Amino acid sequence: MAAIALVDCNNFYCSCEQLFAARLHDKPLVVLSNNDGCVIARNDQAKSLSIAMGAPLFKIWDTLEEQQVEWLSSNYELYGDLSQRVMATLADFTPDIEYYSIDEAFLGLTPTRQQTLTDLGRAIQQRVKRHVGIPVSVGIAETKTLAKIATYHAKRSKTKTQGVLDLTASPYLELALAKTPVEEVWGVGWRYAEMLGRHGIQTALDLRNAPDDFIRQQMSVVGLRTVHELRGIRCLPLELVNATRKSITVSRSFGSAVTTLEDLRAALALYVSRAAEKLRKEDLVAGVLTTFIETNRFRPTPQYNGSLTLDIAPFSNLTPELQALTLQALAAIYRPGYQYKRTGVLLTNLVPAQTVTRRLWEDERNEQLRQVMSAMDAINAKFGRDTVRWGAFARQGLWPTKFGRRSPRYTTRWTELMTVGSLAEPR
DNA sequence: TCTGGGGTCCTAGGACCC
DNA sequence: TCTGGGGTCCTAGGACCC
Repeated sequence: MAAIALVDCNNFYCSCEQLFAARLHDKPLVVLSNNDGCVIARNDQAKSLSIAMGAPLFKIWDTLEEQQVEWLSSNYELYGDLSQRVMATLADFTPDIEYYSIDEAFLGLTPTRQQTLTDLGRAIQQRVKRHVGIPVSVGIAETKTLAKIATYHAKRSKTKTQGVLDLTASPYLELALAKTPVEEVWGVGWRYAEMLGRHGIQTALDLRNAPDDFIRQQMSVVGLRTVHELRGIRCLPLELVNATRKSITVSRSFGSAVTTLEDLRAALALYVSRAAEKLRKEDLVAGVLTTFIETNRFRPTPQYNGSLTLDIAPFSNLTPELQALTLQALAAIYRPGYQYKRTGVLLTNLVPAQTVTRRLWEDERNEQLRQVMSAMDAINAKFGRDTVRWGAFARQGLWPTKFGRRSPRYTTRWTELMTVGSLAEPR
């Protein structure tokens, strides 16, 4: 049976930024969420300054100043493009690959007479570094959950492991488990960690040795799978094919609070268009649409969360139809007098477009709409997002997402290519 | 002033059916 | 009258992930 390797890009967003900006090398760096709200990525230097993941920017200003920490807004276009390059490089090693997240993939690896698993891990690491420029860590084990733990230690003991750790048939497996706090185990979040702690379960080793019925009762079958995986019993197979997804969400927080129905309409019209684009891109239609509006839960102002779920009949991926529906929902849930912070749409009951029964009436109009949609998608693909849009809504609302310091999209926009002559960074 | 966005899975409980 | 057992489907909420 092949071993499972987890390849994990080190501090991915920060590494992407540092790849293109010489001035960021050897400096503490953080990347921020939308609206520059909070920290979503840190490099090693920033981590050693105890800047927490998720820390809101306004609370860490002093540290950033004093320690001369560089900070950047997020640049998802850049990260997405580099991620694809990393994944393409990994796919050269084996067809048994699961694209788990933007910066992680699971691989099925089989050692050969010439190459041990550790050798393979190093080869992967070196090729990704050479071809793409991103540093990765590789953890190898019998199960996904153990591979996660191997990667955790590969990253933390860099001098010993050089970023590659094979725990299959390893005398160090128990030690590794004993040195893994239980909250670091994949599938154990802070709530379970707290509960387990109360029962004296502090490490991955403790969890591995916990009785099945206790785990089943406290953590459901999901937790039991985790425990079995820690014992080396494979419960979570590699998911090689990209399963069709089950939902699509598009939501944003506003840069500043919004109160009027008009602004919410404009925002939702845009978000639902984005969601419909995603549907069409994946050749899906949706059967259910949820629309929601929220106030800011961190503020002492009056709170209101409104949401309404409506059936889409017949199933659709056409922007005009979904837009009409979400605006109808909004009208029903909108309450004046609140400071809204966030709004969005959620599409569920997704099925392949072909499986839906053809519409018996309105067929001509629908065919026309479909053609308009694909023309819009083609134009937007060529000339940039929102070149053409559906509906008469303000192009920019009063609620632009803030990107105070977004780096250039070096690899996906011709106008933002790095200039070699001067090494100037476009601003 | 200032706290992201996008996902998955499981369970309990209610509605409804025979 | 007012009661059992068994089943399905749906939804809300909780837990987790990156």
